[in-house]
Amino acid sequence: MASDFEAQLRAASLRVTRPRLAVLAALRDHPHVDTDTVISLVRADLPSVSHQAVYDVLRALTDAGLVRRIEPAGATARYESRVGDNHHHVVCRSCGAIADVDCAVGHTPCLTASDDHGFVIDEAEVVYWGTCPDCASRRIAQ
Amino acid sequence: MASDFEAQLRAASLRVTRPRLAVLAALRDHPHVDTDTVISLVRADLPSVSHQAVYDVLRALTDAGLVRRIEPAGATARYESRVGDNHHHVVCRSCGAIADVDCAVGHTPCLTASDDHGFVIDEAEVVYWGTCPDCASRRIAQ
DNA sequence: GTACAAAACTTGAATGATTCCAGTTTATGG
DNA sequence: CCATAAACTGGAATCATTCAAGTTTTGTAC
Repeated sequence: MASDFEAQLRAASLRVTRPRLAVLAALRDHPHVDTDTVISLVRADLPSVSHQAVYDVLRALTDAGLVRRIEPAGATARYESRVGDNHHHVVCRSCGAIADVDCAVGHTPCLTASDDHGFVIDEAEVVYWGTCPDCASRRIAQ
Repeated sequence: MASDFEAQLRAASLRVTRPRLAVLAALRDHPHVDTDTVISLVRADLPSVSHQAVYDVLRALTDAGLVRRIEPAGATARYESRVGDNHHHVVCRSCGAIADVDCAVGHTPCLTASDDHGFVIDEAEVVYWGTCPDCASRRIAQ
């Protein structure tokens, strides 16, 4: 487990530090968390980690491709450790909950735009907006 | 022109004010602009408009469905007056330029997620990420 | 094993888009 | 034309994120 994270970091030629291992563990256990939650989770193990360290770690891991940053409109940045499989997200408009959605049409299908305006496209990001089961039933019950 | 905007506002039961007409005109002439640019454009006509007025107007127009707010990850909010046709956007990673992309597969096609996790989905937003022609050629020329 | 240089981390201040608030002006229905 | 609710002004506050300077730690080379 922990050594797995160590291997991941070394493979990306990143130094192995306790804050980085703690962030990776936090993201494994809690998908789609925002920076503030990551800070809290990390501090459960390492109480004296600075917020700046977490910001630095998240940036380093994102740049290295070990985690993915997602940023639904109107929300703060969130992170997940599921990477490299071009999956998408459903976001609840009322509570902000996020769930993963596999690409329906196959592998990187959406990469085909009807008219790319000369842009060289390297990624298609899909966000499905709606209401999560919890919020939907809460609305009916009221 | 101007009276067209007036009709739009009245149809949405919004009061017709100069700041609102100016914002609508700015968005007609400049698609995909951020709030700060809207403020500058509006002040070209009405020098004494407060930034808060523009924020309020953009919110009112967005809520009324007269303009659409887009917020690519890592960028500030942008607005466009092309609404109601479920189109998408290509965003340049290096300069932030945005272009419109019609939905390739027909009308609201993307609304079908492979597994919706019980969410009631009402919109699928697609962002194509890449490099715009200008930035691409600049990179080659260097 | 020790030492060194680069990379990470700590602390604390700064930034910038956006929102909040109290008071004033303006648009619209009667 | 009047009254009232909606809009707007000016200015302060918020909050995620970044910047900056100094200290600690990691990995490596001797």
